[in-house]
Amino acid sequence: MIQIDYRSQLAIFEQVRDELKKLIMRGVLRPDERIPSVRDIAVSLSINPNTVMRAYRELESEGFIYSVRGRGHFVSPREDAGQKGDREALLKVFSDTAAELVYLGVTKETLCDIIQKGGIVE
Amino acid sequence: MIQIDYRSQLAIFEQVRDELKKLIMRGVLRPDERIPSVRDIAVSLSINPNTVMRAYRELESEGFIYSVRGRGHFVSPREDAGQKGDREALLKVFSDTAAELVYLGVTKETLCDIIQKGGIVE
Amino acid sequence: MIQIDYRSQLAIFEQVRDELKKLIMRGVLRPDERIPSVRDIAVSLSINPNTVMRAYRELESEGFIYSVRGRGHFVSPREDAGQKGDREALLKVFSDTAAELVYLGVTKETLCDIIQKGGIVE
Amino acid sequence: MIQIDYRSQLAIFEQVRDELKKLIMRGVLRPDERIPSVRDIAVSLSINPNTVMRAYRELESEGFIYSVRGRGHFVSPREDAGQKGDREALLKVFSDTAAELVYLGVTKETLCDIIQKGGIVE
DNA sequence: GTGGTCTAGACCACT
DNA sequence: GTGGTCTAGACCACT
Repeated sequence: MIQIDYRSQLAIFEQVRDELKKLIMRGVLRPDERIPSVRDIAVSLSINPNTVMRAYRELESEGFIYSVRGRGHFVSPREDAGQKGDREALLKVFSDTAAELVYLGVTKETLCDIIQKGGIVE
Repeated sequence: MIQIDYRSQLAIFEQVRDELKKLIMRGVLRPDERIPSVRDIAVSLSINPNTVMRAYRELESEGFIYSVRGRGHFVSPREDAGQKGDREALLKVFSDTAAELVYLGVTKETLCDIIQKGGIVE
Repeated sequence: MIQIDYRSQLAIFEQVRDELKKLIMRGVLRPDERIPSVRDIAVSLSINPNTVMRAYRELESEGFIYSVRGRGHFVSPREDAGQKGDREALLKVFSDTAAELVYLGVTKETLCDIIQKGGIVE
Repeated sequence: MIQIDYRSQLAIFEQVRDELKKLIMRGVLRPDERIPSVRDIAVSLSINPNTVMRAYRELESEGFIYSVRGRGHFVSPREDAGQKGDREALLKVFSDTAAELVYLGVTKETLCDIIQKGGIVE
């Protein structure tokens, strides 16, 4: 389900967080569906439970998942995600990145196409 | 010309790099124009010359500036920028950020508008 | 009468407790009125009777309800509620929260308005 | 500077977080002032650095402090705090608590007085 | 079994 | 020296 790249610049907990976020955004994991337990992920990726826990904690604070004591972690309904002002910070990253890409010669049309198609098509 | 924010998460050399990059992208600093010397920047911002040097080194490796022994640093012609595979990495950041914003409820139209207008208009 | 949110951070017994407390505070359930039996609540919400029992036990210890052997649970007269030092703890929460909100820029006038109007008016 | 209560319901990292938050709100720790290092707090309270780290991470995500790699943690300017939608959640806690206190017989005037005076005066 | 907290300690990057 | 990540493993509450 998730692949860890040990050569990545990203910390392991960030990779776990980002991969799960993608699965949620793509609808592979659906609202109120249970996601694997902290221990299961830890064992299957051969990493420490604390590392998984940190990824889950961040996803929870971003509103992507919620936890139920003794039962597990579950995908939040879509409208709960990104309620914490992350949207503004993300928009700045988006805008800055777009500006640099345009300077580097990527046309605005190409960028809009990527958005319309929901990702980079190769 | 440049403002340093000591409270920023970004290291100082990253701020210098990003600010200079913006000045180049906006055309304030134009192709083949000489940019201030490492020493001048260091003195005017009261920071270590090594820090400035590091920013310049990164801008050079990204193709935004070039150096001439004994004469200083100069803005590269636009077509030299971002030749080192940065474009792919940037496109990934762009695409991932756009996908998350769409999931959070920002419409694709809004994102394309930001691109067309060259930034976030408030 | 009561809605359970399975996605909530709150345990189910806490939700039952809080919802009943609200109904009592709003006067929907009036002093010495009988509240639904543990079994009835459990059936209608499809939850375990033990969970409802726990909510009732807490409401009883906070002085909001009282039980009569063989007859059921009843709303306490208003003056019986909160006699067990809960008031002090609540006042601390209230005071701490108010202080943080003021620090975050909410005016003291706004906070007093909320109190006078009996809730957040939107 | 900080006292830990091992009998408290609150986790240690929550106590550290809340105590530091209070010191910041009261102006004891002022904007851009350096707060003690993770290790210093850990040694002086005889707790694990990871526990302190977690408290600091939460304060950072709430906008109360910022960190500079290799230099330490610093108090954020006041306007950076609570940018993440915490305000709404806090307002709900405030409003619910006030309603319960009023039911328990505390007058609305008393509550407004507490707010005006910036805390509980005994 | 599952989430959650905490300890003890290693190791890395940056200053 | 300081922040930051990660491991290994203990222990608790709740279901």
